[in-house]
Amino acid sequence: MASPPSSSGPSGAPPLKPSQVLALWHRVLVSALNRSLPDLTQRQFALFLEVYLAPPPHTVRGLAKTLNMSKPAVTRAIDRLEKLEFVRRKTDERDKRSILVQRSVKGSVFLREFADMAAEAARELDRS
Amino acid sequence: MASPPSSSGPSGAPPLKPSQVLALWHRVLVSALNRSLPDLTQRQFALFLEVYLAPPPHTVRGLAKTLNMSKPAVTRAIDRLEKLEFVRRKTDERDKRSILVQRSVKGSVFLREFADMAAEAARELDRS
DNA sequence: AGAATTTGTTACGTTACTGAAACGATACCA
DNA sequence: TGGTATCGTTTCAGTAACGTAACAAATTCT
Repeated sequence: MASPPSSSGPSGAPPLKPSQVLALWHRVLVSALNRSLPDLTQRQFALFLEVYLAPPPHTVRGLAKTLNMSKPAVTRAIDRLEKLEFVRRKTDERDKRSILVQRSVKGSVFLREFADMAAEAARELDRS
Repeated sequence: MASPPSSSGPSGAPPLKPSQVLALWHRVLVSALNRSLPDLTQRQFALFLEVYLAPPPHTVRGLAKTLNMSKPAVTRAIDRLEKLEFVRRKTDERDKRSILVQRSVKGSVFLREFADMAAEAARELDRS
């Protein structure tokens, strides 16, 4: 039998070619700039996504290690995201030295917004 | 006839679901941080991709409009990319007020590097 | 109990990005 | 040929990011 477009894994999505990922990245970045979303730095955005897409708990130290950032950098990124109300700080009751970075309503809205925009960009890409 | 995994456009890639694009974005950002590539700002990277993926010519004014940036911001982004030797400035001989932002060897290498990394992230994503 | 470790934050100095406005240089127009 | 428009850059002042080092607070070890 003829093989489908490409071997497709459990996600149902076939591997994207490098050039396709590039085009997608390009479209999303430009689209984000034009919508003038709150412009987060790469690190801030990576941290944001880590909090929302990776399983909790998320501590400063853990985030610093995962994202290869210094602890102060993580603290300040959280400061910024907290000002935007995209995440919340909660002290860990079982070890009051640690804080748990948690999701928030506003952050979820922003995430959805970005996801839809990115998916739309991917769709346009598919059409071209 | 039965449809393939999803309707697939000319690119051969089916539309990605929002959650898939998010996961991809997440992986690529984290991966980029850990490889400590030259960390460009979102705007710098968007400009870089615009130069490499959109058809020339690329002028400061044109980039500013497309990317919704101020002209000084574009100038400085080009400064940074030029220092990295990722792009070159060339004055337009037909209108010496304009400069043409052009691709370079080092930039192409960096682009390829990023593309491969992103594609690899997409592949891992597919496997999970 | 006291010492040592670990947590996140703050202080410090440096670097880099930002937009508005002013600028020289080139092109166009009357 | 002078006036005007447009190009990219620079200047300016303000803001934000960075890493190192020092820090208080909480926990653990002895």
